[in-house]
Amino acid sequence: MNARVLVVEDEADLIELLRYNLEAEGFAVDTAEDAEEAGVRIAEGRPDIILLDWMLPGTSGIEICRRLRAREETATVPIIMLTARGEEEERVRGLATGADDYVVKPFSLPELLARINALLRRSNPHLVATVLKAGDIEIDRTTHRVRRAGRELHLGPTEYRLLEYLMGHPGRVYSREQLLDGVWGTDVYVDDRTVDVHIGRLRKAINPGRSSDPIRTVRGAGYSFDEKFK
Amino acid sequence: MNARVLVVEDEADLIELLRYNLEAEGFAVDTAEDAEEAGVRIAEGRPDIILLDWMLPGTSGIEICRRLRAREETATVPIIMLTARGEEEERVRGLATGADDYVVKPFSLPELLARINALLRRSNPHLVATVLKAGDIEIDRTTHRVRRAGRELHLGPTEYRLLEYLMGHPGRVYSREQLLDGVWGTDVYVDDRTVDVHIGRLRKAINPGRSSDPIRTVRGAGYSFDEKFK
DNA sequence: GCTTCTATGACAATCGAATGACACTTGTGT
DNA sequence: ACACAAGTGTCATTCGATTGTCATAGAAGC
Repeated sequence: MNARVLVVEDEADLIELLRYNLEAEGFAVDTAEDAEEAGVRIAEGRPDIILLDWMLPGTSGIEICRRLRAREETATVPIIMLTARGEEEERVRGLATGADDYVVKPFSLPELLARINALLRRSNPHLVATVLKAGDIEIDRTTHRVRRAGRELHLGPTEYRLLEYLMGHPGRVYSREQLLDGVWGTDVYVDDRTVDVHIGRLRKAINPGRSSDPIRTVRGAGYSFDEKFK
Repeated sequence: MNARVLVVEDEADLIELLRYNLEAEGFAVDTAEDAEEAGVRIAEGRPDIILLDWMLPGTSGIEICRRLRAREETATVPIIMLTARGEEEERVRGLATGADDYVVKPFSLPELLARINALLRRSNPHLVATVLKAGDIEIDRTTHRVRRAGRELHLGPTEYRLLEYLMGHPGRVYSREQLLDGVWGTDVYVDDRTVDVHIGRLRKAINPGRSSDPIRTVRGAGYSFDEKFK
C-alpha cells in the first residue's frame, strides 16, 4: 500500500516537480494550493504525511500547521515544512508550532525523500521498507540491527548510517563529498579523507573472517556498495 | 475474535476518523448518529465497548448512558465518553452517570486506543492481549504485575509504562523523543535525558542479581526491548 | 620508477550513556 | 492538617565508545 502525500504549495512549478518525483518513488500524491483546498483534500482522505509551504497566499503555512495540530483527525500526521532561505531563523518557531521537520528551499530531492521516509518510518513503519538486503547482508532500520549471514554485527552510529546510505542505491558510486553530505550532513565541515577511515572501519566491521568485501573502491571517484554482491 | 466497538457520534468527520483507525487496529466498528440508531445497533448485537459523544442532537450522550446502564443487557458494557474541552467540569457527573472513562476532544488516537484497550482488558480480558511475555519476563496488563522468572517485581508507575511500551514492539528502537511522547505524553516538556534515568531505574528493577539485561541501548538512536531476549 | 590515490594503525579530543545525589511532588495513612 | 514514604525530573560526574586527523605503508596508474 502506497503512502499518501499531500503537498500544500502555491508555486505550480514546484508542485509539478514534487508530484513527478514523489510519484516516481511510489507515493500517491495530492496537491493543494491554499489552506482551503488543503482542507478539502484532507477531508477526502487522511494523508500519511504533509509537505507544507511556509509562505502561502492567504493563510500561512505556519497557521495551517497550527490548525492541523489542533484538529484531532490530523493532530498526529507528520508535517514537513518547506521554508525559503532566510527564514531559517524561524526554524525553532516552525518546529515549536508542531512541524516534525523542515527543509530549506531550494532543497535536493534525495534529502527531501530521506526526510519523508524517516518520518513515515517513525509514524507508519508498515508503509516503508524497513529492511535492506543485499547478498547475505541485511540491515533492519526499525531495530537498527545489521546481520551478515545471520550473524549480528556491531556498527558504530556513523558506520551504520554510511552502510545504510550506500545500500540505498547499490552499485551507485558516491564521491567522498556526497557521502559527507548524505551521511554526516551538509552543515558539518569534515575532511574528505575521513570518509576513507570510516569506510575502512565499516569494512572491518562487516567483513569478519575473510568474507568478501561488498564495498568497492573506485579510484579517483569514491565508493559504492557492489550491486552484484553475493 | 475481534472486539466490537460502537461509536455514537454526530460529526461525520470524526466518525470516519474513528472507523478508519479502529478498524486498522482490528476492531469491528459500528456507528450511530443518535440515540435511536444506537438502540438499533445494540439490538443487532451487543458491542463490547461503546464510545459515546457527550453532546448529541436529540437525546444527549449522558442520557443515553443512563438508559444503557438501566437495561440489564447493556448495564455492564464499558462506555467511554467523548467530551469537548470545557465540559471537563462535568466529568464527575459523567462518571457518576455510569461512564467508565472519558476523553477530552481533541484527543490523540494512541490515547483513545490505550483507554479502549484498558477497559476491554478489564471487562473482557479474552478480547485483548493481556499478558506480554518475553523470555522469563511477563507483564500482566490487567493487574499491572510484572514477573521475572516467576518472581514478582516492583516497578514504579513510569517504569511500568516504559516497560509496557517497549515490550509492545520488541526489537524496535525508540528514540528518547518517541519514548517521551509515548510514555510521558505529548504535552509534557521533560528533558530527553530523563529517559536515561528511568531506563536505568527500570533496568535496576527488572535485573535483580546478575540476570541478563533485556533492554538494549542503541547509541545515538535510543533504546529497545531485545526481541531475541531469552 | 615515479606520482597519485587509498588503506590503516595510532592517538587525543569529544560525545553519549550510566549513575548517584538531591530537591520537589504526590499520595497515603494517622 | 501533618508526617512520611514513594516516585520524579535535573544535574554533575565518570567512563567507555566513537570520531576526526595525521603519519606511514601499500596499490594502482602511467
